[in-house]
Amino acid sequence: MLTQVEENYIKALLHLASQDRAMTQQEGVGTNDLAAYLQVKPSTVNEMLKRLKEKELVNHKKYGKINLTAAGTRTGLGIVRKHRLWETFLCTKLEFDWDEVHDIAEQLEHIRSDKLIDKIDKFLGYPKYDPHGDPIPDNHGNIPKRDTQKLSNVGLDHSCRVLAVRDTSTAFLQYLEQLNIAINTIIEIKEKIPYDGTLRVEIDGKAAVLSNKVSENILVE
Amino acid sequence: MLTQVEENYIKALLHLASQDRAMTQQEGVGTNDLAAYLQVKPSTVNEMLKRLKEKELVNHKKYGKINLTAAGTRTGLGIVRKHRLWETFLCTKLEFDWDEVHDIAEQLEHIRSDKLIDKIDKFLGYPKYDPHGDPIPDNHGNIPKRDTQKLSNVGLDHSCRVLAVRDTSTAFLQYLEQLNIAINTIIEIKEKIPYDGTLRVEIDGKAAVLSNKVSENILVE
DNA sequence: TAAATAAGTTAGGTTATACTAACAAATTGA
DNA sequence: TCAATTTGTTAGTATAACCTAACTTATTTA
Repeated sequence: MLTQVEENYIKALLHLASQDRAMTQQEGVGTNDLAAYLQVKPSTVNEMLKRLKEKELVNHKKYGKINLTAAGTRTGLGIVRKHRLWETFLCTKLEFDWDEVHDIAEQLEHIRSDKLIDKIDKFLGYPKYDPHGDPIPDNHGNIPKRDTQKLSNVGLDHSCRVLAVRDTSTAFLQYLEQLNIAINTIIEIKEKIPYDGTLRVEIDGKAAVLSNKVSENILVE
Repeated sequence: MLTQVEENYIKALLHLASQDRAMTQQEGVGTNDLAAYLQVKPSTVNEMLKRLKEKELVNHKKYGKINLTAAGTRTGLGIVRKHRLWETFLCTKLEFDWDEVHDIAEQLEHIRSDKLIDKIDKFLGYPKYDPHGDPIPDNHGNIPKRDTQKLSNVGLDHSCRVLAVRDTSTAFLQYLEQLNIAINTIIEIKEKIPYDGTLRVEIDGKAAVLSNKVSENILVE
């Protein structure tokens, strides 16, 4: 049985590992990476790693990189499943906006009851994607696969459909709303500024300008 | 901002205080009562009282009885409101049985979001009573009033309707189910054994025998 | 390659929440 | 009324999760 904090460390490791694999540059997650992500000090991470190693959820050798074990990954996927199902519940049943649900789901994801989450899943009609377009792992930790790419990588004059966002912060989602960008919005790339990657695009027939930071966090196709 | 544990102490005090007022015999809640109810040692209660006093949620003088302040009572009612709304959600929307929801609601009641609980309230159609017949406090801590009495106090040959239960444990609720007793069931008192308060009753035209402990935990009229 | 910097670890302290053991006050009842 | 019992408190310990400060190992770069 894990504490809420232990669950958060596992979830963070799962997230950082997947980010890590996507960005080809860096190899492995270190103590400082995890500390920065969780907003705690490296020494705190160190202590927690000791306990997670004892519980055989994490592999870590002194001065080495941190890796989830198979059991750790399974645990993490279970938490992600709960998080995304709750977000879906909040948006589709309680009519929350997609920028309001993250923090509440961070709390709800720690509720301990397999029966509850399965009933929520059923109640929602077994959704495959959450309100941010993120895939929802099933009961066994399987994630529906889908080809996506960052909007920043799409070529000139292509039209593409928004499938998901890589940042679920309120600030980002509210900005997207202001730009009239939501899941399934069609975006057409008109121009790409080589200097900083800024995009001139068309959304619903209207011109807009997207910074590289924004287009890096939108997944399309 | 209270911790989950602090919230549990407040809720326990609210519960014990109301029980106390109902049972005319004893006056006031002591350290040991609270410790027994929460399954911790009296010394632990003592320390917690110190903190709750600092937060002005509780009044307590050395060797005296423990009382919630007005603020403490308000806080407690807020938690009870959340607990009962979640129980109602679990039963009416997710089709849980009434004997399964208590433990899950004990977790859900600590989710911090006023907006969430108000949306749940709306989603459920502003219910006044939870699946155990307990009244749900509104936003301002007002509880719908209702005349009820213990089944054990009803006179011979009276018929009465079950309004609520005073014990929400799985064991009790499953036993009631076995006896075909639910909210709104009509029970007719046929005989009362003076020796131990055992009741011979009729439920749906069928004879049954209820111990005093059972009839003390059923509220009717 | 050696010095500077970055990354990771250890030691020791803090707070919340529990505990046990020892003790003090209040209540009961012979 | 005073001894026994019950009730409540204090002191000291443990664990989870955090911290700071000091230190060690690894990496980078002049």
